[in-house]
Amino acid sequence: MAEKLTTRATDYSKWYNELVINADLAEHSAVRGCMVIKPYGFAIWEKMRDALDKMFKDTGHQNAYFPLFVPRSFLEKEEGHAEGFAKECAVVTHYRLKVNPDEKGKLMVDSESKLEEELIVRPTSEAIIWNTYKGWIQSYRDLPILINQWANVVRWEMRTRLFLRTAEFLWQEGHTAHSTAQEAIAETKQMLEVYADFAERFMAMPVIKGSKSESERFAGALDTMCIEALMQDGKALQAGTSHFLGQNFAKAFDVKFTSKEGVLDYVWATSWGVSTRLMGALIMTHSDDQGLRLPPMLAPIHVVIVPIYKGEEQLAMISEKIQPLMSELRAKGITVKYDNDDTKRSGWKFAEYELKGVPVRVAIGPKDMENGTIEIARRDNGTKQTIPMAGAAELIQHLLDEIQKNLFDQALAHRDSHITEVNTY
RNA sequence: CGGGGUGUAGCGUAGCCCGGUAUCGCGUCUGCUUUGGGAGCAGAAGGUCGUAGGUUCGAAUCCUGCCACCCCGACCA
Repeated sequence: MAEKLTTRATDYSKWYNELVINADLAEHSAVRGCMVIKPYGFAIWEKMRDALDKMFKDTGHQNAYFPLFVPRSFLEKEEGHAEGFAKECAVVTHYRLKVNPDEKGKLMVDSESKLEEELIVRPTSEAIIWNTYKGWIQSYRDLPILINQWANVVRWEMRTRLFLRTAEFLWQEGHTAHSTAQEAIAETKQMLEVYADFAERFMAMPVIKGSKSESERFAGALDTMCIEALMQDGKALQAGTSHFLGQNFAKAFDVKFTSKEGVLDYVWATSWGVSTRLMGALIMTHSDDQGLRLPPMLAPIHVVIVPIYKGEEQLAMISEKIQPLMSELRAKGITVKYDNDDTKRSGWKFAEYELKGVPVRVAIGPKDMENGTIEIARRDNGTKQTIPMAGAAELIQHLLDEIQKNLFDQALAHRDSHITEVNTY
């Protein structure tokens, strides 16, 4: 635990891997290419998810859930889509196991249970969703349909990295249906704006919005728009995509509607998504050689309070003295952790919470008890100051806002100083 | 999926070339002393050497298959 991280300058990839593991965000599982997201990492993802979910609902979307399995024939229907995903699909061919008669205690696939048609574990849900929409849409009065789903998907990647590319990942996928191309295009752009807004306001991560070239476009889309952010190693990372699907899926699944004018036409579609890759983007945008630096808007713990004491009696006094401040902070919606774990020393805790990116640390010891003060340390710039306990809650609240802004400003300055114009690609 | 590398206690490692069941550090446990930046001393526990075969009197060590992870490349959110 006491070891230092590999520095970014030494080996950026190694630094990233060690950081994800040491900060307790995730670990490799026993299953190839699949990770375990640990409680601290999942808490950050939950904050992202909750913020995005609210933004989707504020723009008129509803959540729903579609099956994990997609019949092969559905996936085949949109040609470009089928070809694009074919080589990274997990396929279910049987529905039953049986005890191996030749080897006691072992299981084997029951060859009697072969499926008539293979089921594909969804790499994305356009196929199953558009097959469903066919039954929901007859008239322009049924449109638009604005649906989002939070789900896991599987893309059988050969080379994986925690959060950035795993065989199974968590994401959200929006799937909307519209009566006009203009409306669908407007939806595509709107959701790209939502992603950009989320990245900048919550993740403190400046992004560039753009359109993908034909070769990088989503399989089955007419236009793929994306947000990309610049990581500290100078590489851009795609952080979210929003697709204008035209009438490709409506035609493939025969989804037509009667317009106000009585004309029968195919429905216009969009889809858009962000995944747990955002975790990777968050880590690589802000963190330093000491560990994570989390923007307060997404930090599971805003403020950690570390008591410095000798003996149980002194700890009890500090614990009592700190209560009003904790209550005040919590009343302001600030998440506070009071770490009175007696088995760890204060110095160890300081290093640990820096590794985990907690934005503000408060330390209180005997000297503070005498003076009515506390020590406040900022994770973003490492500065420390001793301030009176009275009024500390307001100061911390402002400090959190300042840290959020500072992280964004630093990331923006880094990005802007690394932009180069290119005309060939 | 192509090329390269690694797998030994919870973690990081020595030993492997030249076969004789295993080294060190961190962590863990117990006790005492400590506590304003990853504590000190003393003692203790913990290992089917990734996995399955093969060679051998004997395999962490040699051979083969498989699995996992890391790095580089192609592909992708």
